[in-house]
Amino acid sequence: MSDDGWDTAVAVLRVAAQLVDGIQEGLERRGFDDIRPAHGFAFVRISAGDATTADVAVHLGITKQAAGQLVDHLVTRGYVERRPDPRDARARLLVLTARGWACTAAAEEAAAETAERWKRRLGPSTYRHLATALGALVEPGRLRPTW
Amino acid sequence: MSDDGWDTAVAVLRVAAQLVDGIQEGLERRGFDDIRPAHGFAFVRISAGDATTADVAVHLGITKQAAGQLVDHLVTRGYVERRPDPRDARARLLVLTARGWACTAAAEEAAAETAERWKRRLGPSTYRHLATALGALVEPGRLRPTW
DNA sequence: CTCTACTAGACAAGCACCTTGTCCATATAG
DNA sequence: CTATATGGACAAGGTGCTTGTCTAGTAGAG
Repeated sequence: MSDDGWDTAVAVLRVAAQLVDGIQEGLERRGFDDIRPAHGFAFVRISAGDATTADVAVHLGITKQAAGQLVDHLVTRGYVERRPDPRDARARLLVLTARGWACTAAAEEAAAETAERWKRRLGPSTYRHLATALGALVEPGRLRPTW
Repeated sequence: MSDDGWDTAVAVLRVAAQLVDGIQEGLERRGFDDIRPAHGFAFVRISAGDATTADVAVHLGITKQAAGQLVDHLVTRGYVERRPDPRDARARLLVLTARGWACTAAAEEAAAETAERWKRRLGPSTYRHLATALGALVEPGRLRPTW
């Protein structure tokens, strides 16, 4: 195994693809067929609380106009509500609706299913090492690459 | 550390984002500023030999029309040449030009740089475990998720 | 309080990339 | 020879992002 990094790089991409596709498939299976991965990343920020559209834009690494459209979509489909921000009359606070929380939970379940597959394949010990190593590599940065 | 899989899932995505952005940045630094990740995935298939546009389409999980446009782009920019297929008068064999090979090499270098960062951060032993575990998870499937 | 600089977010136009639908030339099975 | 399948081109359309511009509201300096 002459690892110059390329094999590992390809493996990272394939594993990430497995995860994204797994979550997507799991969401569809649970009835959420109008949600894309980018929406999920937006949920992460919105569920953290105190989120404006501009915050979502930064979190996703896109322009605030694009984030506005994305949030529009989520509002239209009933996942998110816009509320006035008591501390800033320009801003609108974004909060998840019940459907939004249900979708978040479904995404976490689907992610857990994929992780469970990995654990079964690797064994608990190796899986834990993998999880730890990956955790150590996480840096503040984009969650979503420019694909 | 109560890992229900979600933290690990997020870590996988962040690490993959690091890699994709790292390759992209490394390519730009080396003068290849008209190449997107999808082009790199096409290079993988084309450099494997005996590639038609339809093969590239399957490999990327897109329609052959889209693959045709993508290949057009690469031909226009001088990365790829179309040659007649001696075994099929309809098909055109795709081959990398010198510039195409140079770009492939640059991408591998950039990926290796990112992997090197990981190795420095984790230490050689943990890194090797990570690489092995990831390698064990690779399945035949999409290299590129529906993002 | 006022002036200035900044920020949230909406509106508009445009571009990149992908899709579906259609067509032709060639290949291949019967 | 006929019927079906495939490689690839052409055309039209859609989605998601971009840049550019605007208004309304915030916030710091004086």
